[in-house]
Amino acid sequence: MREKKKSAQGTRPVSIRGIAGITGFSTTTVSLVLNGRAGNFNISDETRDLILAKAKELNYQPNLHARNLRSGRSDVLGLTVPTLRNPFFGELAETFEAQARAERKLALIHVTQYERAEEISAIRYFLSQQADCIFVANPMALDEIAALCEGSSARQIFLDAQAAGRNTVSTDHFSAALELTRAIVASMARDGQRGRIYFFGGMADHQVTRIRLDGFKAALTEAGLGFSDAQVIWSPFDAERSCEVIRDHFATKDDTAGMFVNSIVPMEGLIRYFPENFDVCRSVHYGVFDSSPYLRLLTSLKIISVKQDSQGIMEAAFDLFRLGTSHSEKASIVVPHRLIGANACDPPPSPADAQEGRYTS
Amino acid sequence: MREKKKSAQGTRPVSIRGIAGITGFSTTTVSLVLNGRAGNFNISDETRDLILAKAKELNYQPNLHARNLRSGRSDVLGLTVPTLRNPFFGELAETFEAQARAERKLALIHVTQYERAEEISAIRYFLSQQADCIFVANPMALDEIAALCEGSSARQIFLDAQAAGRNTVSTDHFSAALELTRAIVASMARDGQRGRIYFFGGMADHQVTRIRLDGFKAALTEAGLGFSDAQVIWSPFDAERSCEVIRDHFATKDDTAGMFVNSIVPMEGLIRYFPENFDVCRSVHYGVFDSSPYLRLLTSLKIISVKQDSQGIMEAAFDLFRLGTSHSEKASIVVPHRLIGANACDPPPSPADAQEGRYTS
DNA sequence: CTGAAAGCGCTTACAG
DNA sequence: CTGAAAGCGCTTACAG
Repeated sequence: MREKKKSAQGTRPVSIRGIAGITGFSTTTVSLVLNGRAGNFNISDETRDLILAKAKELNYQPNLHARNLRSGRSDVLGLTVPTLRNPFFGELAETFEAQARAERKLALIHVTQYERAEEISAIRYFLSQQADCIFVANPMALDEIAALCEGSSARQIFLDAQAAGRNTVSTDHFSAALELTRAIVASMARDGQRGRIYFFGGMADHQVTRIRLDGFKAALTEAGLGFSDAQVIWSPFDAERSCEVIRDHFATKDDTAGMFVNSIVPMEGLIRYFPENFDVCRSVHYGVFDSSPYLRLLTSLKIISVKQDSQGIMEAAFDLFRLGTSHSEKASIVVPHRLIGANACDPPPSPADAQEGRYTS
Repeated sequence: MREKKKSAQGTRPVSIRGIAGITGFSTTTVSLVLNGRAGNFNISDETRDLILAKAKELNYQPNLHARNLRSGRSDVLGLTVPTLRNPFFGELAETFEAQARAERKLALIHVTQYERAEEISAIRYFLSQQADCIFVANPMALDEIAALCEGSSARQIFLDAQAAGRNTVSTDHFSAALELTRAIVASMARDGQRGRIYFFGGMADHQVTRIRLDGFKAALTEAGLGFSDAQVIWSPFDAERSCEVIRDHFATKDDTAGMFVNSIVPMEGLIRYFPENFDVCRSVHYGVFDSSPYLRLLTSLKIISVKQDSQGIMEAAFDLFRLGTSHSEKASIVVPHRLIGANACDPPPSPADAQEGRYTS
């Protein structure tokens, strides 16, 4: 057995060849052993243990670049999220990470700040990494992404998005928005409240915002309330900006009786605004499309919220991924949401809920 | 110019060799052009444009595994965070991502759930990826990590941690805890309140918890209040568990006048508990080591909180990283925190604050 | 101005 | 039971 000098600080870490040199075996044998495939090749236990011991001693870490280059696979899964400062996406990212780890895959997470350009460049990154599968949460540039992935072997799964002919896993945004708006209307009716219901937050080119807006309109129409474009208060997903936008709104309109708040971000804008105009704000009936534990602390306000099951969505996406390679038709998975009444403790889901009918295809 | 068949769906994506074959140039020329180094090598504009056009047409993406294998570098930066369901770490991760992108590096984020084993395996991953630098936020296994990185060229920067002889970027946990405790004491004094101050949340083997506990003790001693171990209510960082722990606490102790809440997570446990015992809970003076916008909504409670500057911490860490390769002595950067009084709007930092004296070394 | 060739660390038929 | 060798896609001296 030839002994090589131990690599000094800053040198390249020990490789399979290095271990082969030190132990006197071939790189083949070392590779087989290190991949736990010694048994399949009748390599003696003695050889195996010797190699394993040396690898451990030298703190061997396989070079994934080499491995992936050789194998053409990468074990990389990519996720884009618009932001991480938000419980929905935070949970989504955490679940992604946990699921990827369970699959022994490497999780890459990119934050896009709701920017199309960032989203595209994240996808390019993932493709460069030969990602097995790309998960896109709340996509801005859905069709462009699909086009980019053409010709590569990377699969795509869109989360929190609905689009025909694509793999999607999502809350049913239309139904949820419909139910939420109905609940606002009902809440106003109980109070005998009259006035307009506004839709607050989001951009016109934001995929799910459009769907939610459709649900909103449908509920208004159903209730005989009518709808005009003036009821939509656009605002980028940024608490600061949302606060300014809503300040403008209340400065110029005095007919606000209900408000469909399109995500927790504009809600945070509202929360910043509340102290400036509390009496008016507290008279409004809110429906928030998104939820957060702290909403229940707002005991002086009438709030209904939609709780999307971010964990369920990501888990369903991984089911789709695992199923994946075999059949190629596209699936649209809908994950149930929950409506949470303000100031009420939201009941924990029953075990039955969690087991059966978690989602439908 | 020989024409090759276009690769069919599912084939490996086009490579430099592919483009070389199609255009008739050598792989050298193609590589040089694609890396924007054509100018340095007097490659004709005509050649360059032709290659560029073809690459674009074929949607060429460089295979990063091959590039990194060859160059021995990886342009990968790794970050471990204990969780992402928390504004502090969410912001930290977002800033990490943005900074990494600005450096044209690939950001890898691993969530460790406050588990030592997860932390270690994340570090191994990063080493396998030949990461340029490993950022560890709120480390559990600080020394083990340092040992693992021995002999590799990966640098390490610990965030939200304090340890001699290591690169650290952190709030001054001792001082912040001291100030927070003083503020609790002062708040109690203003109310003429008597009784014990408890320290709630965290595990004994959690690095910064120990430091904060030292600050807590120092403030109590300074105020002549004394300290015993019975004043520490340990609890893992989990809202559910924290809620149970605090329920136990209030069931057995009736001398709680103040409470040092060690992170927003136990605070969430408390929030869940409040409705069960509101009268007692509202009499307590809280100091939360961590902050969240919604704390100001708890208008019926006395809360002071410490706002750590997660963005500033990450930016300082990147300053350290950029400085990095040249000099090898370790730096301990302290990033200022702010104390936020409950129910008061925290003032936006003045532009001056943001410019000068952002952190000290 | 451009090309032939070596080699990064790994895996995997293939050959004994 | 084990080894020699090819090749993944890229970059980079080196040679014209």
